[in-house]
Amino acid sequence: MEIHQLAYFIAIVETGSFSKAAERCSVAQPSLSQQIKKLETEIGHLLFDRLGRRVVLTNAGEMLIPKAQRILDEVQGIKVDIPSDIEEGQGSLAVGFIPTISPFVLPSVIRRFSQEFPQASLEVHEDLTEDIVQKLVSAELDVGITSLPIKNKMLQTEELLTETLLVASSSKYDIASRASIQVKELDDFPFIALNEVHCLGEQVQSFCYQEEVDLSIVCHTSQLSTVHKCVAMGLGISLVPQALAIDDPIEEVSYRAISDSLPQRKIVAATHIKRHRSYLAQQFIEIVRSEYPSNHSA
Amino acid sequence: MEIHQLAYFIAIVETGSFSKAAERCSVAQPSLSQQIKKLETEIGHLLFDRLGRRVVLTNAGEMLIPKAQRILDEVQGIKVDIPSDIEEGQGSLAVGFIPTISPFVLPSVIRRFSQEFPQASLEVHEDLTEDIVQKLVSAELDVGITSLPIKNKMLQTEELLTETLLVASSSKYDIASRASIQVKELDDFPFIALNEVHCLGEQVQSFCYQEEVDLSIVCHTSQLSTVHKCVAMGLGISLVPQALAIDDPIEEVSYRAISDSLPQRKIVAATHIKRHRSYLAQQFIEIVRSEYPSNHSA
DNA sequence: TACTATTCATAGCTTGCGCCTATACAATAT
DNA sequence: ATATTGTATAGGCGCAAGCTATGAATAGTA
Repeated sequence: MEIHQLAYFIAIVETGSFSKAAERCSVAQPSLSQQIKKLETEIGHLLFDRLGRRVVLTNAGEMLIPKAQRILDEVQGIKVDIPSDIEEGQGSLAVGFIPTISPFVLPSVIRRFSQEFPQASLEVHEDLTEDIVQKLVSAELDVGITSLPIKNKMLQTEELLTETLLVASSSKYDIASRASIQVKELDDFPFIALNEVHCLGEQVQSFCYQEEVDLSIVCHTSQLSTVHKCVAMGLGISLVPQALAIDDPIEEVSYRAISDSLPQRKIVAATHIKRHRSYLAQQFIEIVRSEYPSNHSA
Repeated sequence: MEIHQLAYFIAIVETGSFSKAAERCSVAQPSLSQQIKKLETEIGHLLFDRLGRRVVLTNAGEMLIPKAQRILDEVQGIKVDIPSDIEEGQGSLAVGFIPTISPFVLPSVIRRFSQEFPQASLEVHEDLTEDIVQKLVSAELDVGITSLPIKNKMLQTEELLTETLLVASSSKYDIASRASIQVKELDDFPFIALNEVHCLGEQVQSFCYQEEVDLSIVCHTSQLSTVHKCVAMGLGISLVPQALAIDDPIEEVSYRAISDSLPQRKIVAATHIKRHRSYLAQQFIEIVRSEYPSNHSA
């Protein structure tokens, strides 16, 4: 059974004749006759009684009408609905954030996304970079919001922004009140380090290695918020994302830029290199970009 | 868009791969790839992201699944449902009876037909032979129950039974008590004639013409029941179908056969020569045959 | 009643599309 | 690195749908 056969059939029913139906369908009348014959053979019943110059529906033909009409409508529906549904933002999207980003952007991003695309179903994962990469590769996630570097060659990244890391310290240390901070001064103070399972932890470490600074680490934590609290309690200083200072500042803590060398991390949207970036994914990325504190409040 | 394309699509979704789907659909994998590509072009969106050795659904593909599945189910339904519905006696049937038959058979025929085919929709017309013929030709009616002759060459007839016409008379006339009645005796009595718009009226007239009997008609009526009542009141005698005597006898009236020449009418089911005789039509005809009083009670 | 016009079916030919095989290319597992 | 698995591309083939021409039969008309 073929769709055009059903279309021919309905055309005959509506026009009342093979010839008129053929004209409407832009085919020759014999072609249409042949196709109806095939349809009849497949169904096992005559659809029309041929009275010579006239045709009338058989019972089988009568029963076919609603079924055929329905199928044709649905086929038409596919061609119309899917493109329009996609423009309306229907569909699903699975995204991942790393823990040193999500606190600043997740709430506002989810809120805006849900408002703009109420029809979409959003699934958010918080994971370490490594896991996000893996899930992007396996297509469990559509978009990952992480920071560079990402070395997996199956993934592509779109840069969202470059975020500066600031020196966070309490007033207990005089570094908080200096006019400008030099890189070399970092090792003069006890340092609160983020565990290296976080890319931010790695980034800080590699920055210091590059700048030949030998930190005196007094504490390793596994959450950025813990780092923050430790700094506030005066246990030491640390390097934290600017977004933390903007989004969630603590009164007792000062956030100062290093004057002679800027530690930075690049925030990116990572996607699978072979996968089509859906409309929802694109829009999501733009929302993250605009809602990111360092951009958003600027 | 073609049905096999949707089938290929669903097969890929269910098997998770083009190759496996191709095997299930009994086509080569490249053929299937081509058809999916065409489908994607027509819909205007990619349905799968090709990750090399793996494929994953896009949002558009996700949306297509239920729609495609539904269409495939419905197509399958057509091939299954229509034949089975017809076997179950679904469908419609329009039948016509002439007024000199309908009183004896219509009630019981309708009852039995409705019992046997509760799903069918039956439409019954009572009309003169001429109108029934016209409606059979124009396909407004599927079956006509009439009596011969029918000369229209677009119609074919199936003989149901041959019905004898009996002499009906009241006891007022001695014909009622004779051992046997001769044709020639008919003109000895006043005769109640049925109007010639009825074929029965014509048949009686032509019978008498053939037998060279010159009736002394005292009354023309347009209904057989009126003829019957007139006979009962002793206004005259008449020739009536055997079915009337069986189905609806009046006590004061005697019904006697003519001994030397049997007036008869053939009851037939007439149908359009070019139209397929539906299952319902066939069954209907058999019901009429078996429910006709002259057969039924025999 | 014969003639004409209309309509569907059939026959024979043409063409395009779906299918096939072979092969290239890419990703994952070993 | 190599083998294996899986999809895309290229080129050729055959069937099925399409077309034109014609036949058959009905319905309207002179």
